[in-house]
Amino acid sequence: MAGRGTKKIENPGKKQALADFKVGVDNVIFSVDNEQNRLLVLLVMRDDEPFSGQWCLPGTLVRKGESLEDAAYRILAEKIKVKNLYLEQLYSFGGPGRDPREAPDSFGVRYLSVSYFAIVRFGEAELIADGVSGIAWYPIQQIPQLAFDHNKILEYGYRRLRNKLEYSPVAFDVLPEVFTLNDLYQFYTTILGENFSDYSNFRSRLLKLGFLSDTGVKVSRGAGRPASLYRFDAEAFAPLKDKPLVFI
Amino acid sequence: MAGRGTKKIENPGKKQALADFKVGVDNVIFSVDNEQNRLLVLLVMRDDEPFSGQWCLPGTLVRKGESLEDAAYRILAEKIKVKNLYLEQLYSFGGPGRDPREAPDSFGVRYLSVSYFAIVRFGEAELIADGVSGIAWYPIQQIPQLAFDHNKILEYGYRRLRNKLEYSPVAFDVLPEVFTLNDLYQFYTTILGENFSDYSNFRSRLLKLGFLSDTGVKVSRGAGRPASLYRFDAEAFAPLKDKPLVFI
DNA sequence: GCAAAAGTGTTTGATGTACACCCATGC
DNA sequence: GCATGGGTGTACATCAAACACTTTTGC
Repeated sequence: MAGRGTKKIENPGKKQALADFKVGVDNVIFSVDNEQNRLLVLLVMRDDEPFSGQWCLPGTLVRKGESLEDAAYRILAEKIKVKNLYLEQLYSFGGPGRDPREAPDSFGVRYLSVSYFAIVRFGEAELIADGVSGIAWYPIQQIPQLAFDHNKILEYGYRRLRNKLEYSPVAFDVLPEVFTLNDLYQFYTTILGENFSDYSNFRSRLLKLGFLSDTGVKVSRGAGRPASLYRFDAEAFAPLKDKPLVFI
Repeated sequence: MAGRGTKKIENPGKKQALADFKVGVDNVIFSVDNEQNRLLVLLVMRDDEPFSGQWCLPGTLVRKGESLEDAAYRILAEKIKVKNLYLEQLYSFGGPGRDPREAPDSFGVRYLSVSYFAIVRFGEAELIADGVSGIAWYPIQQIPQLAFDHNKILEYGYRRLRNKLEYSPVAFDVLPEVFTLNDLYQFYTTILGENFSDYSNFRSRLLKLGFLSDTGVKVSRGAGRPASLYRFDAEAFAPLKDKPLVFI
């Protein structure tokens, strides 16, 4: 347990020396490419040491007077233009030695990472290339080796995403205003994998919940019968907010 | 957004000044008094400023070389003697201004709290009174006004506890080695409230899952038919580990 | 015997699963 | 017409809710 007992007592009679921290915020930003049915994660290329030239999650260090969530939004705003998104805190990773900058010659400052999980609407998400560092959407199956412990953070975020999808209406924060039931189904399928549920059962379950309203507008995509466009009805959903929903 | 733009640039041409943090760990420690069927939370009395003389969650500041989780275990070990427990990270609260010590005369250091959620076996949990500060189990319905934002943290932990109970076998980390099905039922009832489920249905659901093994030993408590003592069978549970269980 | 607690079973309605099938469109 | 995707309906198994009933103990 962290070398207790063997450590020099720095404040004799009082507590042991406290660690000094910088706090970073790292975002796991997901998006669903509904053309190609791929789940994407936003990565940026580091251009400072350590890990210069390696991909990592977009992150930043928290500034004076800035809340954790503000910092999370700030990174997002620096990297992509987006109107609709869902964001929540994920987990805090703070063991000693997780950042090489913690070397003794940097005054023993520790780096703690508070990670956030976000999902953004793909269609309107516009990457901001600052001309210096790389930035790209990576399909979840093709994530390279990332800097720091970011693979672990990403793994954690991916698990949260899949859980979230099952009992919460995040999908509607991130789908277009209107969508066909098949769009919705594809969305779930690309995240949860094939055969998470039969389409027709998915359909009737969702419709029975009563917060999808048929706009009456039909849309045709190539061959086949045109599909109805639906809209998420926030008011009809409100009473279900705290109930244990199942979208499966 | 945290006064951006109006703030003095302290490193002209580079980023704005970073915040310096001390990181605290605060534990929401639950236990279930199976005699009186009460859900308890461990509180300690602060004897330093700020908030001296007020109750708060047991917490500590993270020391050099110590991981977050180590710090969480350290507080636990300082406050109670306990062998069986469940512990997991809860959430990080880190907005500016959540700690009065952040006053400008203390060099602008921020205090971030990483909260942990724990549940311990009541029978063997022995409070350690250090003779200085108060320490006590408080029934969840009688929580007083706490220091800092600890009421919020506790509220968050309480919600997590109730959710956790529904799909995860935490109960068995915290019940005695052997227990009657009624003990188990009481445990759920004191946390989730009366009528979360009919006893006989609860019974058959749990038994059908197949990881409770009847020891054959009977125990009689006053009048009535003696009850069988059961044991949690970790091996039989293993294959169900990642399945979405429902203990309700 | 009787009260009290443990444990079993049964009935009923709701829900999930796996399909089969009909409908509207492009070509 | 027919392939294609959209949409509806049905049969079956499973499961939850409510409650009646039997068993085994203390007194």
